[in-house]
Formats: sequence, C-alpha cells, structure tokens
Amino acid sequence: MGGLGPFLTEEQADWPGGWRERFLMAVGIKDVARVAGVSAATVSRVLAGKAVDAAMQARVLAAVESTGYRPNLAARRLRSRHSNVIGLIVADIRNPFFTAVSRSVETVAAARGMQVILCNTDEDPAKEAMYLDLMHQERAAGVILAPSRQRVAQTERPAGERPVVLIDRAIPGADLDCVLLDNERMAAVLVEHLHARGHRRVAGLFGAMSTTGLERRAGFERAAAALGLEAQAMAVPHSTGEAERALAGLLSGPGRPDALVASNGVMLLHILRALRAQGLSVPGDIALAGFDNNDWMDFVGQGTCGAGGISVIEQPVEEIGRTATAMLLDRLDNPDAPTRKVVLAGKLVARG
Amino acid sequence: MGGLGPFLTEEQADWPGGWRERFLMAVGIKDVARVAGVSAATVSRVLAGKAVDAAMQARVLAAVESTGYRPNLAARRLRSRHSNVIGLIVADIRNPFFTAVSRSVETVAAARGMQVILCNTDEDPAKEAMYLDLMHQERAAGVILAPSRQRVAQTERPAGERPVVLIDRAIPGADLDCVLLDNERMAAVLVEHLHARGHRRVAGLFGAMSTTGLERRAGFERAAAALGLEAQAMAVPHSTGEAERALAGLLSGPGRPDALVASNGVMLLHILRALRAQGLSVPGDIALAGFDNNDWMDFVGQGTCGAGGISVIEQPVEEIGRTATAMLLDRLDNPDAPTRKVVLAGKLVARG
DNA sequence: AATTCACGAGAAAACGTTTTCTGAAAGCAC
DNA sequence: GTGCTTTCAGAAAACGTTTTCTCGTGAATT
Repeated sequence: MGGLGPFLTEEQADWPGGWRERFLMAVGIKDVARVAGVSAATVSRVLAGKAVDAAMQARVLAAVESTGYRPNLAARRLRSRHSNVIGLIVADIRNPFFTAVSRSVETVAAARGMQVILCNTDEDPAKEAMYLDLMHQERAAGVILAPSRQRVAQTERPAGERPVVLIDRAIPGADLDCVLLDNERMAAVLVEHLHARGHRRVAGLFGAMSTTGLERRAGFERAAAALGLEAQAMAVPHSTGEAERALAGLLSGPGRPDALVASNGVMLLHILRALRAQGLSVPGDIALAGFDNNDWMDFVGQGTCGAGGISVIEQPVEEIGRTATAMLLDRLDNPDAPTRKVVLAGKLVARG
Repeated sequence: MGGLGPFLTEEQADWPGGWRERFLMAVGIKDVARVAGVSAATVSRVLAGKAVDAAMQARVLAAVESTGYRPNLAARRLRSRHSNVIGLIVADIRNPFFTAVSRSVETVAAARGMQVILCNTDEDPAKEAMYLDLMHQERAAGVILAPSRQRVAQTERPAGERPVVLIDRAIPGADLDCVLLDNERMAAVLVEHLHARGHRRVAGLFGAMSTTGLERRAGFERAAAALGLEAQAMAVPHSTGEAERALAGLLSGPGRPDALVASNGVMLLHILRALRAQGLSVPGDIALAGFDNNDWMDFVGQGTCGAGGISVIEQPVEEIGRTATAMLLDRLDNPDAPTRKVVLAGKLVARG
C-alpha cells in the first residue's frame, strides 16, 4: 500500500470510496463488518434475518448500503451446504410448450427466491446425462426434467440423490414425482372430435422419443377402434425429413385419410409442410388436429369458405410449470413423503 | 460409528461402497485422494489436466471412477475466483427470436465448458435489475443482455464491473460490446419491398420498449419518405390491447393503408388478430410484412389465389447468439480491448 | 563431481461465507 | 445477593476446493 504514493491517506486507501473499492477485489462481509463496527457473524445474521440488536442492525444495513456489498453466493452455498438453484432440463427449447412451461417455472421459482438454470438437451440423451451430472456438481437443490426416451432404460435415479420432478413425460419404472397431461384421454378426445365432424379415415403421427408419444398413440388407437374408424398410427423420429417422407406415402396411397392427428406442435408443422408439398389444403382436402395451442394457429387453415382451422388440445402450460415447481419445493421440505403423480386435463380448442 | 452395529467392519463403514457413500455426505476430493493414495492437490491437478506422473494419474482417475466423485462447483468457484457461468438476460422468453438466440448461446457456451443461466425479465426493468444484481452475486463470468428501454437512463455499468454483451437492443450511451441487427436498413428494405409490390399507403407498428423499435421506425419513415409513400408510423406499448386499439382507428378511418409493417413477431400476431376482428384478410384486403421469420409464417395469408403471404426480415438468430457468446468469451481474455459493435444484416424473405 | 535448475508432489494457506463455540451480560427465582 | 438460565455478539472453525509454498529428486551444466 505504501507503493501507492503520497496521495492516498491510509483511510482513503483502505475504505470507502477509495482505492480498494474501485480497483481491487469485491467487498466482502468482513469489510462490511469493519465499516459497521461489528463482527462478520453479526453481518451474516442481519442478512439472514435473525434476531439482532436493532441499533446494530441499522448500522449493518447502512454499511451494506454504503459499501455496495453483494454476498458471494458460491461461498454461501459452500458453507451452508444448500443451494437455491434448481435445474430445468427440457428437451427442446424451441418448442413453445417448453418455453411456456419454462417461463412459468422461472416465475414461481423467482418468487420463492430460487434461481433456475435452464438446460436444453435437444432430445439428446448424452446432453441430458451431461446436464444431470452438472446439476449434481452444482449441488442444485432439485431438478425438473422432461426426460428423453432412452433414459427409461436406466433404473438409477437421475441427478444423484437430489429431488427430481418429471414433466410432460414419465419414466415408467421410476418412483419420482411427476406432472403429466392425461395424454391418452386427450388423444381420444381429439379422435372423437374428428369423428363428430364427420371424418372416418384418420391417421396419426406420433413422436418416437418419449412416453408422451406412446400414450397419445394408444389413446388415438383406442378411440378410433371404439368408434369404428379406419385408423393408421405411425411413430416418426424427431427429424424433419422422416415425417415428410412418412406422410408422402400415406397421402398418395389409396384410401387417403380425411383427417390427420399430430402428436405435438412440431409434428403439426411438419405435416403442414408435407401437405403443401402434396398440394393439399387444410381443411379443404383434409382435416388437421393436434396438441399444443400455439398463438398462430388461429390463422392457418382458415379457408375462404370460413370453415376449417386446426383443432387442438391445449395443454395447461402455466399450471404444469407452476405445479412442478411447487412439488419440487415441497419435496425439499419433505424428502420422505410418498411420490406424487399429478395428471392434468387439457382443453379441446375446436376450430372449424 | 460404533452405533452402526457389528455388521460393518471399519473398512466397510469408512470406504468404499459402505455407509458413508450411501447415506451420508457426498464424496470429496480428500476421499478420492485417500483411495488413490495421493494428496488432494494431486487429485486437483489431475482433474485440471496439469502435468502429473502417469501412474498417479491413472490411480486418481480410477479412484474418481470408483468413488463417483463429482467436484463441488461452489467450492471450486470460491477458491479459484472465477466462474464458468454466464448469464443470459432476455426480455421475453416466449418470443421465438429470443428462444432461438438462447439455444444458440447455450450450444456455443456448453461447447466451451460454460453454463448458461437464463433469466427472463418480461420487459420489466425491475426484474432486469434484479437479475443483473443476481449475476453479480453469482460472480458470473459475464452477461449477455437484451436491455429494456428504461435501462437507457442509467449511465452506470450494468452487473458491476463484469463483461456485458448487448444483443438485439443497444444502450445509446454505454460503451459496451454489442451485436445488433441493422434495423434501420432492414426496415427500409421492407418498405422498398412493399413499394415494389405496388403498395402506396403503408403503416407501421413499432415497439416502444427498446431502441430496436425506434431504429426500425426510423428506417421505415426514411424509406417511405424517399419513395414518396403515404406513411404512418406509431409506437405501441407491449401489451396486447394497445396494438389492437391503435389498429382499429387506423383501419376504419379514411385512406386505409394497403400495407402494414410489424416491428417484430409478437406485434405481427397482434396485427393479425386486429385484422381478423375487422374482417380484413391478408393479403386480399391488405398486405402484411414484418420482422422475424417464424416457422408458421409459411402457412398464413396464403389466399386461394396463390399469391399472398407475409414477407419478413429474417434475423440471423443463430449467428447473433454465436457471435455474442464468442465476443463475451473473448472479452474474458482481453478485458481491456476496445469495445466492438457488430451489426448484422437480415435477409428479406419475400412471400407472395 | 559439485552446483544449479527444473520438475513434481505433498503440506498448508486461502477463498468468503455460515455455523458452532465461547463467554459476558442480563433476567429470573430463590 | 447468589446461582441458574437465557440471550446475544464476537472468535474461531468449517465448508471443499485451488493455489502457493516447500522440499526432495533427478537432470543438466560447469
């Protein structure tokens, strides 16, 4: 400090507004303690909201203010041995369903003083495993996970021993909290809706990456059988080309379906593309229905005749996120409570 | 440890596969060191990839494997005084532009061993300030920020003294790295496109929350003036109702515009809604153009006549995220390099 | 052959907090 | 007034790493 020249007094050089604050390291709890004339422990207690002498508390708060002290969360987590971070691992951040859920999760978490690390796996089990491990290393309080299909094979608990809440997709064998859509029933509702609209030959494209696709397919087939419809269900991988190719065969063959069901919003777009490639219009030539009510769906398939439109099952996205977060936070308090499975109903948005 | 009964030998109780691993705390670097028969420092060095004896390295790696050791990132950050976390603070996670950028940021960051904390401000300056402060507390390595308009007023550096890269929106006074779209020019391109298509009375709706809206509006007005078009530009707040109301007046009055320009994807949806409320069709009654090429746009406004469609400026979302992340990581290495401003061109996607 | 140098491994300090421990003062019952 | 408990603040330990320091060994140089 002597090397700083004659222009700084000891006081200036040391504190506040002086050399150290401006140029060197961040201010720590000890600096606050020194300014307030108390011990570091007392500062910690004030900040934690524990009972301390009122005069001291005021001095500490003033010192925090004047020094611009910001606690180091890494140190806090290390010592206190618990973290305010929750991990949110989704399969596809571009899917509006997941962004909507993410937003809801973030809002609820922030309101309870938790921060969210959002991880995007792109349906890649390797990335998923990497992120689960990362959450472990981060010692995250818990994880909200939309698991990929491959994970089903693993019987081990994901993310070490920390609480996990599954969303959107189940892991059949696992004993974990989850909040899901009533996929099978909702798919059946969709089929019944198409039947009521007079369609008799239905085809469905279902995702191959998750239990969700399987369940929706099952509901589709069950309902179609019950109604005596001519039905054809196929599972398509997540890539674009696959869906288009699968549809090309379906649409050009004899006995072309008069209605299509999409397993999710992304799939529905693939179908739209394929239909256009075939020169077919919705709903003039063929009806289209699916899952996830995206904001733009009000505006496609509105033929000149005024009818048409794409009927979908709208998922309660906000509630899914809210419920999952609440369940996770609950479990942090009661680690040994029995696991809960929440199944939510969707809402049929009938168009056309 | 004696209380555990006679079934556990000292060895079992202590390590490995025994009591401690299964029921108590996580395994630490010292446990690994003990198993490998080396010092904790050596384990640390092996994990950091520093030069160590090959035999020792093998022993350490084996010990890490057998113990299932996962380093505690909080401790690592505390001691090493630098973090592998970058904050990404966006205005609206539901806006596909931001989700696309987020995905790109996350991918690049993950490839470089960094993790991303995604923060959603919902255009709320208070939330933005809260998150910037949080990133400070987290001692994040840096922040990528899409600033809200209000932040402009603040001359102070956001997020303490850590590196910040701005995306999508500038902060006029600030000397910060940023990567932006050439908004003014792109808006002009859009107007010229409409002019070439024969439209003569254009109106534009621009966001009031960011510099982006201002710039696009300026480009819109400049181009319209240069081309001698009858133009009307208005700034509308971010809420749904506003846009609809503003449009209602515009569309019902005399000299109704024959083309509309939307400042962004969200605005464009509002316009679509308003048009439908007025019973106007795109592009039959009125043309529509805007910013952000969302995947569904291929399918709306395709009238029976085959013409139509919504022309937009497609932003290079992937590159924006990639560039911003690269710039941020660069700056971590060269804190004192001059700030850079990257202005990217968009691409006109002409439809109809 | 002696001295320096480079290297690498263990011991110990340090990171910035929270928590435990300790002791003093205050309150209360006798 | 004495002895007991309670309260509260400071001192010190602890959290799990990385980094610095120290020292021993072997190679290289003179």
